[in-house]
Amino acid sequence: MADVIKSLRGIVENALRKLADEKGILSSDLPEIAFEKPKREGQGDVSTNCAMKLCKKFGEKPLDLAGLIVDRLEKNEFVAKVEVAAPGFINFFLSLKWMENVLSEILREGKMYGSSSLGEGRKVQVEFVSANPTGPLHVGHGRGAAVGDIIASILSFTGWRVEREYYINDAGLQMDILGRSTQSRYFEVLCFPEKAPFPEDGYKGEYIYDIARAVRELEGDRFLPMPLEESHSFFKKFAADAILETIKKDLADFGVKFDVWFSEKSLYERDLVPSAMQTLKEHGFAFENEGALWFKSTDFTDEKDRVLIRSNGVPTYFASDITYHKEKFDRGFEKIIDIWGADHHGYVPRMKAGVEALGRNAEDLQVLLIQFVNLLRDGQQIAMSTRSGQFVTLRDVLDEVGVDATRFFFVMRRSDSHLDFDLELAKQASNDNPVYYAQYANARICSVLREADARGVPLPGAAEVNIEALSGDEEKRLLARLGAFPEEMEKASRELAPHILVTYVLDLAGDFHSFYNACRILGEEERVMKGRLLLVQAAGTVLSTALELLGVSAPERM
RNA sequence: GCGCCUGUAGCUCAGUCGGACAGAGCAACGGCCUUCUAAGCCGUGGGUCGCGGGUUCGAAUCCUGCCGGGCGCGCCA
Repeated sequence: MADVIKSLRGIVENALRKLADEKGILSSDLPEIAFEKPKREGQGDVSTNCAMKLCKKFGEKPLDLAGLIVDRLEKNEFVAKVEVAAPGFINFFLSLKWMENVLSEILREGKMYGSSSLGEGRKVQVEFVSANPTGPLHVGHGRGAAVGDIIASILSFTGWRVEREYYINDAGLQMDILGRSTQSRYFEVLCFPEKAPFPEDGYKGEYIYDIARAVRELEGDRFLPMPLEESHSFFKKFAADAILETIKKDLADFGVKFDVWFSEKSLYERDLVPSAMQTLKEHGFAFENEGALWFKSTDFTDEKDRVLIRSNGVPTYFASDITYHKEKFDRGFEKIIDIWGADHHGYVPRMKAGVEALGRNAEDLQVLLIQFVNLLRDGQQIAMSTRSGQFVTLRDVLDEVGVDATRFFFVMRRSDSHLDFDLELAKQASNDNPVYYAQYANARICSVLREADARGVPLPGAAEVNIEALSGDEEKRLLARLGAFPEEMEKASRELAPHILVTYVLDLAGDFHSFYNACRILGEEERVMKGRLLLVQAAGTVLSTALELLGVSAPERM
């Protein structure tokens, strides 16, 4: 489709130039012609509104100008028919030749069909989940995991060199609290709760008891006589390691694999914070005041300057983050994508300011905010509260619903809008469930091909494409949908919007189901059967590619 | 108070760098299985695009003022 638009743009521009010459209008400052896909049937496959946009310049009514343009269009092998429609659209109907090209391209390229070089091989990092190792991942993290993983896949498919990274917040106060919480539960398990009172803001979840019992298993009661301060660092590390292991396991089972697990602590071990702060000072964005180091965020959009290094010498989280992002850019990423929970949105301008202060463009960092997941069961909201330790974990959802439906549901909606996730609906193996709708299309495709094989019908090759045999409405619609795959992928890539891919998959599955019901394949006259078998193969190729990008399985039987 | 996200059919949502009579799924109703998987298909009904102004040949889309929902505004992370 991209090629078609390019060639359409060429002939429309030529027509406009010709017309401009005739009218003595300067043709050099003509804007780029926009093409779009009409929403309705009967309005062609591609249309342009340029006649309406340019009517003033040419001193014509939109409809008349459209007519004048059409009169001057050169012939093009991809265009079967051109129509002018009120109030001034020019509609192009694509030719069978174009459809034939789509079909043979898919059969030729296979799994690579739809991929592109949009990213031009540039290095991009997607950092996501990055939950503190202070507790198991909950549903919200799950949505971030699915979105991040799928965005990374889409970017990679569209020509970026992608790395997936998890930032482990293993430094700072929260880890101390985790250590003390675990310590306290350990003493409680050994029946001396009074010796290590539970911290006021401690982690109350049941999993802390599990970790405490694990310590007892491995280390016995050797910490009982030790002063709390002495054993604290052991508990801190033990708990963090244990939790990180479960996080890794949860993500692996969710089909998410990170290239790099980056420890915040390592920033300090490598002593990177001072040099990052030095860079800020050199660029004139950091200054000392009242014993603290401040970031001059008022030079950007912030209403207030922010502290980087506290007067007690301890860096803030912001200083860590600036250092971390500097380290990312130092690793050679041209673009960095951070995926955060929407509750961090207030932090975005500050982080971008930090990136600019480091000497990069604000656009080099793109922050994607993920809105909350509203977990339901049969339409009833499930109460979640992190504070009380009562929350639904990603593990719970995976165990109940399975990987496919969970991933699919998490990216079904735009990331920046709230998501209703109904556990019962996601579990249902019924027509209410969009996951199965898509997978079922794939199972049907496989079934046809299996049956063809069983009947001894040889699968035709790409060279046997005969588009004349595929002239039904359902066949054409399916072909047009397959042809749209590359541009949809580019759109999803540019907008970092996995839901565009989901929508595409559902549309494709729908077009296939319609085709399947309208058109018999096996047993038809050979010419038709061959054509349809090729179409089925092509649909299978694109559908399974798309499902693979989503990380959703494409079962051969259901 | 300031800021970000959001408000579209009974429900869940697409569509939002302006374009054609506002689209889908679910729910409701009516059809389609002796033939490749009915977890499917075909059809019918259903809308003041939160409300009011403005810009435009044209507004769900842009501007502005209200109203509702969510979230954020620390020398916390």
